[in-house]
Amino acid sequence: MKALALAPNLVEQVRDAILGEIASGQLTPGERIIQEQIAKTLGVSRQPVQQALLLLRNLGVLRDAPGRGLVVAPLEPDQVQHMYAMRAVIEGLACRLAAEHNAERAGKLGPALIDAGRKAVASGSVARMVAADLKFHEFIYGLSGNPLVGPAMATHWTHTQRAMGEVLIKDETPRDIWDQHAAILDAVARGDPARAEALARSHITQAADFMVARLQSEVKPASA
Amino acid sequence: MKALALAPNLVEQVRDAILGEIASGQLTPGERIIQEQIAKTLGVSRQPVQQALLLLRNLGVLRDAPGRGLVVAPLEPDQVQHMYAMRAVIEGLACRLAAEHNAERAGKLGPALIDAGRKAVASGSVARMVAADLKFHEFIYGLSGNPLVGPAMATHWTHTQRAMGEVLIKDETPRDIWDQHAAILDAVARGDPARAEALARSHITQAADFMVARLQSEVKPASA
DNA sequence: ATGTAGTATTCTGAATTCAGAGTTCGTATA
DNA sequence: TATACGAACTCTGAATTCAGAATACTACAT
Repeated sequence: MKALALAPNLVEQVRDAILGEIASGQLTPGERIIQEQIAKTLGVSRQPVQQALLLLRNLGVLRDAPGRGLVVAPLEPDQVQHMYAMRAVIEGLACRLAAEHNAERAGKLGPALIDAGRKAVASGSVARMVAADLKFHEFIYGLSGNPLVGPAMATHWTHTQRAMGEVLIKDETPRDIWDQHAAILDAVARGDPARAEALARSHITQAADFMVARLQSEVKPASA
Repeated sequence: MKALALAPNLVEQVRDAILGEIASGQLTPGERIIQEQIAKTLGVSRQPVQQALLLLRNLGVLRDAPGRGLVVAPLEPDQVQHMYAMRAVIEGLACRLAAEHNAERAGKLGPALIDAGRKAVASGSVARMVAADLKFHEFIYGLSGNPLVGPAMATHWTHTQRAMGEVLIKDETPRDIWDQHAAILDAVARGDPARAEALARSHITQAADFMVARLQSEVKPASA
């Protein structure tokens, strides 16, 4: 028997709602966030909204705009670059730990996720691709056995999803990411920590280069 | 001319106050946190206290105790081990980036921090030792040029300070940490990213082993 | 003496209200 | 016509109030 009910408090619901608006592009970078407006839209008071906003600001999704409250943080290439640098090392850690402690489970449960990912790419749906990607990586976080990895990465995934949303919609997906995932999984399943870490790092680094290049080619023409 | 004033909002003050209480041992692990009590003690309303508590819970310093609000999270050796694993890779990243981008500044400003650290150890004051340690590492975070490193590590430093506070008070300091710092600084100043990263990692890993061993030797006898 | 039912208290999450700071728009003057 | 002053409005941070849920205590029955 598992924990029952566990009330989903308003704050988290509001947070996820706003996050969703941003990820889906309803709320664009630079746009002002008015507490009362959000509160009215969601049918709650300003209190939980304010708390959610505080969380989101700490997360870096919202930025202080002195004198005029909060605005949606812009998705600058530099920022994305920095974010991926963090992801690379943490992802490397997760894969190394997974290879050290959970090689067997990786071999047993991993291949299904790879298949699902390849199917998602074939389907052409950006949402499904992002979801499959997230699922694979979260699988690794779980295998790592380090409970701090998941939450730390959740922060970064928020931004990753935004970046992917902006980039992938108007671009074809790189076909080889699931080959890379497969290679990482293989190293983990074979219990080769050093190789798993190295592969994970270069996987993320490559993704970063791809993303940043696309974002720059998007931003430049717009400002020119 | 620089920005003036910049109001220090109540939430942050409350957060830091609680953090201080925990770090200094006024608030012990497992102890219940009552909003109204904190509010009355600090002379503010429950509103900012609640927000600060939300932040602290997300930080992992406080833990949900279903039915009875929040309690101070216990400082379990496993948890500390996981935390140091994260620190090791991020610290490694910071040192690598610092060596790549800011070798010169490291050579110019770093030695003063090493001296200060050695003096702090000589003084025998735990508070000063922790402060000097933090200062050196924050210096590196700044040199890394990645603005995400500092905030990410701030989270972990909260726990590090708690652990150090508990361990160092009744134990002699390992004398060689400032030799390790000096070696790291040297690698950074010479622009050797790979060596800087490797040294940083082993530095943190060693610190982790030391801390965890001490914490375990503390916990075991108490429960026996 | 022990277990159970009922009541009172306590504490949290959420709503509402209050006060202060900043911005914007309108008007008057140079 | 452009600029400076001023008033009204808007928005946020903080305090206070309200409602619901869980716990602890007490009295009663077995």
